[in-house]
Amino acid sequence: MRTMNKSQIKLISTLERVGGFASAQELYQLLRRDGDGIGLTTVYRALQSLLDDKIVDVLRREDGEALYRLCGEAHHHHLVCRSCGTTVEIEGSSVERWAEAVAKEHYFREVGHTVELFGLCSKC
Amino acid sequence: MRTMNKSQIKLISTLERVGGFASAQELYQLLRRDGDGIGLTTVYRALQSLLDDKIVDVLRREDGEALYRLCGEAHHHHLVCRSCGTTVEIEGSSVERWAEAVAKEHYFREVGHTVELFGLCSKC
DNA sequence: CCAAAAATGAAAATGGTTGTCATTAACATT
DNA sequence: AATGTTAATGACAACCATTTTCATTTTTGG
Ligand SMILES: [Zn+2]
Ligand SMILES: [Zn+2]
Ligand SMILES: [Zn+2]
Ligand SMILES: [Zn+2]
Repeated sequence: MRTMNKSQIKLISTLERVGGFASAQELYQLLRRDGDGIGLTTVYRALQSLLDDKIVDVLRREDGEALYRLCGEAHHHHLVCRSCGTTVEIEGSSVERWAEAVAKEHYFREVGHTVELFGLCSKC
Repeated sequence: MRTMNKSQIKLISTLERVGGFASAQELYQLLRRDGDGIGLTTVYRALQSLLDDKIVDVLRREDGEALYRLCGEAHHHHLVCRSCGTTVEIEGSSVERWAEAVAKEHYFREVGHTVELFGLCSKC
């Protein structure tokens, strides 16, 4: 059984508090604001370990910054406003089925996917 | 009618030569290797203009680096082997329709999408 | 030809991420 | 408690793609 250190636990509960995606820098700020003396390096290291253990998921913002979230929340995707950042969670069973069909068609196994939509919300 | 400068034209023909995705740095190297004295800054600027004019498309490598390609090649996505890197180009009209429907449902405009599949190919 | 505008490239700045390394915390053994 | 061993930590520097700055050059239109 993989063991888990203090920093990783802090990161997990911060991610729970956030309830969605957050960048390493944001998580760092949140912890510091709570008086935690954690270092940025440790935040990156803990996130990497959690990634390796498949406890968190990563995706890329349009500007390339990495965003992390807890796995285990129901699988879903996002529709993000390019201008104000507003994010709508979306589910798409048709996409899930499509992805699986494509994987099978090409004899790929263990296929995951990245599906994110970016646009301008009604206010922007 | 939008005008197009020398650098933009160079970038377009380099992208044609490449025939797929390439990063700004790679395009810069290619041009320099051909004896062109173009600056990296100009490459980035030209790519940005081409993006604005929707002449090129951008997507992100898993490490966050931006990759550019000419639009006009048929829009498609990728199924990539996590282990050996083998890439299969896939098209998915059902995904395209789904994305548009989601966008409309939430009153988003100018919605683009990122759809990439990652798995293990039959050989791996 | 000439002035105004656009384009250019060198260099510096930015910002997210990773590497280095000396210090510290945790833990097991005597 | 004292010791040694190993994992974890954080300050700091390094990295690298991208952006900004700014002085200079090229293009353009009259
Ligand atoms: Zn918005
Ligand atoms: Zn999905
Ligand atoms: Zn493979
Ligand atoms: Zn598509």
